[in-house]
Amino acid sequence: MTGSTATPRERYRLQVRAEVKERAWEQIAGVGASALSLNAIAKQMGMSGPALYRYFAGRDELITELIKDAYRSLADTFRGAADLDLSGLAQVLRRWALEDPHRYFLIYGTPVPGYEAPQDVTAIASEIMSTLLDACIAAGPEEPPTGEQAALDAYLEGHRAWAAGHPTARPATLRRALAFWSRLHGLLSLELAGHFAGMDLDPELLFEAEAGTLFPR
Amino acid sequence: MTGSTATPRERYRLQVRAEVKERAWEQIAGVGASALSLNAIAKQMGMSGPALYRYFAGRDELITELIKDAYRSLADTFRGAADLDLSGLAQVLRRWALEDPHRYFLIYGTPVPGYEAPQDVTAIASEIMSTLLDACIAAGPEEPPTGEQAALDAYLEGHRAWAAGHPTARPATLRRALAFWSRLHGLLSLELAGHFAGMDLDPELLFEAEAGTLFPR
DNA sequence: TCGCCTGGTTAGAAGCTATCACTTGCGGCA
DNA sequence: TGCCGCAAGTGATAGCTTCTAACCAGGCGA
Repeated sequence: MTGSTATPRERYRLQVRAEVKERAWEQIAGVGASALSLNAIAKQMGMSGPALYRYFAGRDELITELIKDAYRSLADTFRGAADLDLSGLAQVLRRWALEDPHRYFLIYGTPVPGYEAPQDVTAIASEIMSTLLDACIAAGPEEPPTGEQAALDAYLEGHRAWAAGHPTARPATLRRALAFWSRLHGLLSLELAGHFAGMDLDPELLFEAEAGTLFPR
Repeated sequence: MTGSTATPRERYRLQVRAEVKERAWEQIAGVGASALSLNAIAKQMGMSGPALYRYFAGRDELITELIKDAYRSLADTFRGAADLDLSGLAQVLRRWALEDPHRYFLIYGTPVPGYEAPQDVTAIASEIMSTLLDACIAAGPEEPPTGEQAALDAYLEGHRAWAAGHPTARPATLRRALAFWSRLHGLLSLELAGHFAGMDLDPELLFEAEAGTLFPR
């Protein structure tokens, strides 16, 4: 099954890297990404501090890797739900977010100071957007644009590089994808950060209602 | 003008606390809140490390204070724009966010691990929501709810404790306020985190178009 | 079999938060 | 006015962090 064209050394190396990331995810789930400690991971794996620097250049590279994995996970989850409609995709998105809030915030939360998204990540991000666009195209006719929406549609006609994989999509479809993305992100972000907690509001109902505005029923 | 019922000692104390927070904001603007350093602030103020512990119990208390100030700033900004309509309020919100993105993320970004919002903060948050509700009431008639929105309205009829200051507001008005909040937060959060950066999209146009869906023109 | 290279170790530098013990000097009171 | 107490600032220290440097052992290929 495994290609195993690699030397035993390389296979071991990959395995250790994977275990480090696994422990990192556990720790992130517990204390959050900002308090992630290489030392603690090393100790947990039964080796001492600086050994990890054989596998990761430093904390930043590890976090960058985790961010990439998080994007990869979301992209795969979306791909796996590509046969669902927009409503289903929305539910899949929310479930994925609730499954591990810290993972969500790693992508969509406060940007980390020095971090700059590498090429890999932007590629995966556009893959996610591509899946979303597929669903938006399949979702049927959009309602006629009103006011500023028409202006935005005209603008999107000329700024659609981010949807390069869907050259025939109507501007209203692009607009719907952007609305899906930004509106649901707004709700999820508020929910996961606990801003609905003290308000006695059911986030799921808000989410359902908001998702309902995005596609014809 | 100043009450100055306080002793000189207390006035000095307050002044130092204020300067510490000022330096903290400068540092946050530079390196972000997670990398904020008490030591660096102390050195910048010409005194040495542990002196700051006379004024703040620790890093957490300082950050809590900064979060409260950020909320206070947003609430005041909103109060000062209470005579504007929803469209104006949206623009004020965006300007406030762009003015200091780190301040925005301190409120709406990734929650800090151990932090639990004190009573003060929830009070200020509901003051912000109150101003928003005023504007929503003044914004005129809502469009008829569709599908899940009607269900949400029915739910909101029974869960309106968060809008206790506006007992006569229609559920559709509450729903509009929630949409204003969550949708604009979604866009702002994505913009400030740089997710539109590589997409060649003008965040302002997206924001205008999204705001335009929130109130009759 | 020999040698290199990988992966582990300990030691240490620089930085952080936070506590403790100590001194100094301002402020309020007699 | 003079004196005393308490607040404020100091250095030392513990314990944590990331990360570098130097060193050692063992497996893998020539």
